[in-house]
Amino acid sequence: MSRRQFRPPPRAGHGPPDDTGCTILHVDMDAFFAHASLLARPELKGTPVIIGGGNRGVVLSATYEARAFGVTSAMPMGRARRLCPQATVLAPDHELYSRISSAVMATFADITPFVEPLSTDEAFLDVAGAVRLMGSPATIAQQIRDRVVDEQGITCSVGVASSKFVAKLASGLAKPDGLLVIPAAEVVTFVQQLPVAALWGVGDRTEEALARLGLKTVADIAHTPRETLVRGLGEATGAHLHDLAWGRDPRSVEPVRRERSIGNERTYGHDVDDPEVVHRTLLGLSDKVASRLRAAGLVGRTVSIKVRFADFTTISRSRSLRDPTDVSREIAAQARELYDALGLQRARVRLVGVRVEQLSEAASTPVQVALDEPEHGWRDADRAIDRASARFGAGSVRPASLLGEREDRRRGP
DNA sequence: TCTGGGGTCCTGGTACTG
DNA sequence: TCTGCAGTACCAGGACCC
Repeated sequence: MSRRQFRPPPRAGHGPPDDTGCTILHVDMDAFFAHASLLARPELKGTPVIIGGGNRGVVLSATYEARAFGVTSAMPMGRARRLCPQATVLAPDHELYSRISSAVMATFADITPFVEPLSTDEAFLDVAGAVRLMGSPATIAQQIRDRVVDEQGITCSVGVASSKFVAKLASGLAKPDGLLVIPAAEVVTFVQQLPVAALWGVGDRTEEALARLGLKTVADIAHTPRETLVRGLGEATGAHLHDLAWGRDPRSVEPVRRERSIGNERTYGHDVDDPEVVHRTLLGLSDKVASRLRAAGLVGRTVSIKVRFADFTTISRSRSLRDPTDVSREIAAQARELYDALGLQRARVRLVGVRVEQLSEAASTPVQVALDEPEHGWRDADRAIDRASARFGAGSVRPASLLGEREDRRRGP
């Protein structure tokens, strides 16, 4: 679900494009969250629908009928409502999205074991091993499109190319409900006629930096000395963009990706200036993060917090522990200490977040019991809570100080 | 116009260590 | 014991992605 869309440049050749060697597919579901929600509300098909909500929320997804009015994902809900007042606004149903996503990924896995999910609604596939059995990459891409729409009732677009970067560009250009092959021989011509913002890794800031260098198209980047780009954008970004501008992207499809951090954050309905409310939020967020760590069989060594103030400035603080942990109480204590160390005097806080980084497998990480921890300590208590939550529902057992939380939320700060 | 929530990666500064 | 240096780790912030 890319936020940036570019119109497809006209192809130079005639007849079906040559897909020889184009074994990388990028599959992207069309307006996934919106179309998935319509499965439960078929009467809204063909009408403008916006998925999102909350008085400070943004648009998660919108049907193409709503997009025709200028509504885009990540747009503030207030603005979206003004642009398209007749749209039906639906709250997101993440459980439904996750169920459909799993089914779609299973369809992909039927075709090739080399599937790299990128998010809920898109994935890279390497179909090199499936070509002899199932036909050319373009044929396989069409089969995938047919199967997804038959089995899930949702359309998708597929980009077919010789690299991940070009396949992703192609799927974006094929939208909605399309298929686009970029032959290997046409990659350089194809990418160089695009604007710089089409490149993966170029957001608003980098686009501005490139504009300051007088670079507007990918061709401009390609014909700029690498050293100039590195000087202007930094080592990694400069070199990366120069490679992409010549269609060079050696990354392979990686079916297994290890998580590097797990975190949760919360934006308040109204800004909060009571440290006790923030403390309770940090406790709740730490609890969630710790339980996600335990569910994934991971422990983390660095705890970081994020605080966003009313004026939208954002700061983060982190601290590395002596030993990795998945214990709610330890994470919460660190989060609280980091927050208190800021020494805020009733500052107006918009958002707080807790994240644990430097993750490792719990099974292969020796657990150091704290000196003040009894033999059956907080670790055991956490596991008992996990079991209760699995049986009675998430949040059925919570720290006592969070028992008033729901009431707080209803009342506001 | 007024900005969510989940992440990854990069950069630059500083502290630590041998 | 002190100093300078290089490599590494840590920390904070920012940009970007979906």
